[in-house]
Amino acid sequence: MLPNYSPKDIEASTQQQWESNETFLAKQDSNKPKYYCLSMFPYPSGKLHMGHVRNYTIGDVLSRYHHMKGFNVLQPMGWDAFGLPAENAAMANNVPPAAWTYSNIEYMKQQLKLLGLGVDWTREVTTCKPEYYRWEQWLFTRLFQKGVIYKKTSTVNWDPVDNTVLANEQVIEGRGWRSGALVEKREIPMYFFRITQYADELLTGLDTLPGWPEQVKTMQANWIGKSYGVRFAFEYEITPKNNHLPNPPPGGEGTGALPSLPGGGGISATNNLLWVYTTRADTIMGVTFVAVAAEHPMATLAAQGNAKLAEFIEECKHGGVAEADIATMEKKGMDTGIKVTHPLTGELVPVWIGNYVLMGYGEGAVMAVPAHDERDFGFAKKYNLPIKQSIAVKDQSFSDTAWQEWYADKENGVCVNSGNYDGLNLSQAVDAIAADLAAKGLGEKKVQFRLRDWGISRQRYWGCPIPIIHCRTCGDVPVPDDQLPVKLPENVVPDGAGSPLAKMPEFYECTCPKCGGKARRETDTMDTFVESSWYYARYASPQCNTGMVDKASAQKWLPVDQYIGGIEHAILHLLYARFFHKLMRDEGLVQGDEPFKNLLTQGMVVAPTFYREMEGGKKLWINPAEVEVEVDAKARPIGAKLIADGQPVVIGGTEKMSKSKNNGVDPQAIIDAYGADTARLFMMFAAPPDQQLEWSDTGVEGAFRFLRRVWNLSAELGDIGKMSGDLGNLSTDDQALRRETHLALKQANFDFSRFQFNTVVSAAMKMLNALEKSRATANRAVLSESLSILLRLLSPMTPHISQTLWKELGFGEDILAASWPEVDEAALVQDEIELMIQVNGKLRGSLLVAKDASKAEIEQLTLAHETVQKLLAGATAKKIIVVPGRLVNVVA
RNA sequence: GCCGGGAUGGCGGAAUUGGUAGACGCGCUGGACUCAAAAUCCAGUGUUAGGAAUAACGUGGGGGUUCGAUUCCCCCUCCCGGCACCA
Repeated sequence: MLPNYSPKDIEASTQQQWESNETFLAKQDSNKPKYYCLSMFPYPSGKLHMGHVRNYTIGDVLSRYHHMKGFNVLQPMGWDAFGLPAENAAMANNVPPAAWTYSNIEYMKQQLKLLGLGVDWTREVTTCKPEYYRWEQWLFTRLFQKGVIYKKTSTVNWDPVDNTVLANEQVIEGRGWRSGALVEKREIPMYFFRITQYADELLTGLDTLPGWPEQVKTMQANWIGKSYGVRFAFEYEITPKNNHLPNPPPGGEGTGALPSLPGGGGISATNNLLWVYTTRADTIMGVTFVAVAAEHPMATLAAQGNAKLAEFIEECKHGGVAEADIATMEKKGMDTGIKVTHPLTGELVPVWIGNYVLMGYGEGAVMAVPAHDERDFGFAKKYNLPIKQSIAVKDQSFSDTAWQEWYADKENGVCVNSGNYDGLNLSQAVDAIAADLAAKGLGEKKVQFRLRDWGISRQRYWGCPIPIIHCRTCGDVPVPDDQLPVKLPENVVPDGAGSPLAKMPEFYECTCPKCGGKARRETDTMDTFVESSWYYARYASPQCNTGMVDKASAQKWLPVDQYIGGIEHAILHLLYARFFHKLMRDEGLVQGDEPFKNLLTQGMVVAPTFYREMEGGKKLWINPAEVEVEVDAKARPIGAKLIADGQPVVIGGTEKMSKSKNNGVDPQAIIDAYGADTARLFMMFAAPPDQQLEWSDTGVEGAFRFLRRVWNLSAELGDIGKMSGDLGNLSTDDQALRRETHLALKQANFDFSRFQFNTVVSAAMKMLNALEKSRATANRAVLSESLSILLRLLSPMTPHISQTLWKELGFGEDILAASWPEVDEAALVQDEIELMIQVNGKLRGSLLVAKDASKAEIEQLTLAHETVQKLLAGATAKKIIVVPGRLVNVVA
């Protein structure tokens, strides 16, 4: 055995052993129960960052823990290899995205191996390879034929200088990130997945996932946003200039079903109806205007011959499409001059264009009730529109000068100033109003979802080509199976202007599979969320070349038993993957309704930031490694300076590690300096997985010191693994060591079950502390037992050192094959228990009692306690509360 | 703006979910070893007062429920994640 702990030596050789023994190959035929442990696969950005290390360590800890618990474990790894950063890197370095991506993968794979992850690398999946995306294209053609995928127009960010579509993150303060041009909204045709058709199932399915965090389920439920409301119409008269109405927009998405009322959304040329949807139909008598989106046909109509309106509509087109921007921008509007008829009162109501009304949501038009909606209230105040109270709450008085919380109270509000509906509460009023609207043929109750269909067309190069051929005579024709995959050329360097594929005739020129005529291939690629929506299923049979998945393999491994990834994916990725699972199920490819049985969402890795203010207010961010923090006598930070020049720097906040703030710590440097076990151990120790983790270099050193102490103690104890002896008739000290060991083990077992690995590490540290104290005096059999428990407990987190010591000390050949230690309850029993004494809830002392002392005895002893007597000062206690095993509280 | 989450010593965090607040680690202070330093080991370490025993205060802020609240309820502040083309 090596005298000193040398991670470099033991980690490399342990990893070689695992590789030559094929330890982590998932067994296709095994009678052990399966455990499919999946960490979200990385985007190959260049090198591993701390977030990856955290994610994959958590996954590996769980995999190894289950391995030892007797499960047949599958832990795969792959690459989410399509995406925008590759195009940006390509433009910056003049390297094709493919070459950049593949070299990143090669480097990061080697880094992952250094971490000692128990990954089955034979199942590696790379989404930018034709073997993978070919099946995505295949599914696309199936879904297109079924009508689950359809085409419609959608609004995007348009950069008028670069003539290109921008991602939301490429829009900075309303301008294109490269050109600096003011961004505009533009309507372009796109393919959509009809996810709204599955809205109800995606919502109710959440109830079948007890292994998911409540937080994530709540977020998904709110995102899907099922609401029960009323869809109704305002009638209006045709004036001469309305004669050439634009076509009505496609029907509301809603459930994906056809609307049962004529009109289909927007306005109708035949019925002259302006449709809106509301969840607050009880406030319908308070409607004082209607607001429509700038793109609404009625807005277009009103702008004909009205230059000011046309100008306002044009203004509304400025700015990006991100919801956060739209929700926070200044609410603006303009009267169209058009009046529509209130369906119940018959009053004429003005129609306004509002920049905050979105065409893609619901009907693209909303009824406005300033008295009972805060946004409408603000709008009405700004433009002097009338405010009509139609809801009252007992003991509250209404005033239109200022908004009050209760105006929108759904629980206690009853209708007022509402004719027949006066006195009704929300649900009664909605029922009555919906019935009256239905009787007039002007409305009905409707269930609506906030969720919108998933637009997947991207005008980008580095993505999976959409397998459609456009033919003048046959229309949009899916690429036939025998022509799949539609391969993406890999030698292209995009230039940031427009779509590269649209400039490549050799790519888009083709013949129509139906008529054989000249045709044009679709040049848009798919949203990269599509690849990550089904990779978990592909891992079951990654090399299958006869289908998307091999059905038997999928049945064996799915669903994923434990999925681990960042909380930032709580909604989009996890919802899309759940959706895809249902699509694949409906194609007969997989079984079950949900892909991920249990979900663990990890927090971010953060680090302190430091900067210097440069000329012009620009900040120069300085890496924490180059900074020395000065502290006062009580170790409080009072300042910081750059080590290089000794001059002060400003201490910024603690933020997510990023290139832009230059506060990243390279995991490679940690592995090089301390080894993978230390990096893993510190990652697990610093915080529970779901919390954000603050990086600390000194903490890493602490983790290393702990492992070195484990090594040194083991070296001292020699071949203690071969020691077996009687654990009965022990001295008090030996009993105490056993008790501490098993107490810590019990804690650790509980903490493993709730994924709180930081306290598992604490338990291991306590064990080591106890072992070190008694190493010279304790019974060798007891020491052997304690050390064997400690090594097994640590092995999921620090597999290299645990395996090495396990073997060296003679416990066995392979620690992964060892059984998980069990708590000996008999070792925990104590003869005497210390109870805390409280008087009026304040701690005043303690009491040692026999483990089986009766309540009466305890009360008696407590009252006899010196401090209690002093505090009672002769008075009798009103009440004595005894919490068994914990405390006694005397109420004076 | 909307949805979700968080806030505990100088720092990361613990408290098995209403019962000893601060486990474990980092840092710091003192000591041992050393020619010296590093490393290592031992002891101490919430704040304030006190020599000490001890007392008061203390889990972002304000209120409430309870014998007892970091934990439950109401209100507020700040920070973080998501908001549909970053992944």
